Amino acid sequence: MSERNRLPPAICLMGPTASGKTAVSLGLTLRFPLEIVSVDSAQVFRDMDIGTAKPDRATLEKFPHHLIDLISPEESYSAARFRSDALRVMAQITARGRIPLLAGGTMLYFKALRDGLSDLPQADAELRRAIDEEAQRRGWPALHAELAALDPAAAACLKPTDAQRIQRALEVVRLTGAPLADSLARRTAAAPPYRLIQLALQPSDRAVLHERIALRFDAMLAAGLVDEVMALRKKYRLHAGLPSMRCVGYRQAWDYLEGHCDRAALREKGIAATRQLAKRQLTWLRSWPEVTTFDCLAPDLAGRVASATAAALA
RNA sequence: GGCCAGGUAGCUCAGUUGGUAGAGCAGCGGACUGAAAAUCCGCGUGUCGGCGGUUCGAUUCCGCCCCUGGCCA
Repeated sequence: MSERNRLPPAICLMGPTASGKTAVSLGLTLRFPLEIVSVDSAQVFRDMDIGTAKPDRATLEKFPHHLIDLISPEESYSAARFRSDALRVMAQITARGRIPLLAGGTMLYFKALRDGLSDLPQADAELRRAIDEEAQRRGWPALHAELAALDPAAAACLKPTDAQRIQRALEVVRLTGAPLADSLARRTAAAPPYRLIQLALQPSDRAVLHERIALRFDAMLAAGLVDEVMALRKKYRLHAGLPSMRCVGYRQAWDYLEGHCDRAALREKGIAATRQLAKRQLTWLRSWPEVTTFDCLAPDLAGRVASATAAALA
């Protein structure tokens, strides 16, 4: 038996939004000794339930989920924090003699868990505010030029329009006083101490997934997505630039509440944004090896995934 | 049945004083290391309703037909 196979198992269930991950996860927990760990950058926010398609109270009571409702919508989370949170929770689950089921659609988080991250300084809110102000005055291309002077190699990899990455690169270079590549070269222990069983749900026909997405967004609107955002604005100190309010659905509901668009546009833009999200998620999955893929449109999806899981755990 | 307004990309439409066409939205491809449901880059996908006529050349002008909407019978 190889080294790898002596490691405790952990299941990754990956898939785009509206592919049926939740239903499959719940089905699996009925047949195997699993605990669900959410891999979702939006479900970490408290009080954001409808638009993030969080399971309802009753379901969460019957099937406890780890790593949801972690932070306030005023705060921000990160891939690095996910990695450390996930590893901690997975260790606890394994210690209880159970198996972690990591389920979700945030592909960067799966990647961070599986491949590790480099040893980079964490986000510095103060410094980011200063950089944002500078960008406001001089424009991002000017900051890109400044980065080119400090760290030509890093700047060469970035478009002058990529605000977020220019900011991050400048942040790292200013904090460490060294080129970004130096920091990227220092990698934390990559492979987690688990035997990862990677399962992916992908649609054989994307048009059908798109149809599902439209139906689900309408259901969210009917369930009170706009009211949820109104309540969030009342309870927290929010603005349109926060990660929570840039989430799909919330961003569009915010614009609607600000009077920037009407109800029909809210629906149309919300559906379009969700489709674009699904597309980006699928792009990641397509490029990953060692993933067992299931057609999420096939009949008896839960049963098929369960059989594959049983075989992998045997 | 008569009159009027239309028929151009998946949708809404622009345009060509005659030289085979372009915007928005939708769609597709790609990049990606502490905001990733984020951020950014790239790509028009078309018998210009049909058949004739005029013309070197018609999506454009003319005739007939078909379809849609409105008004009148």
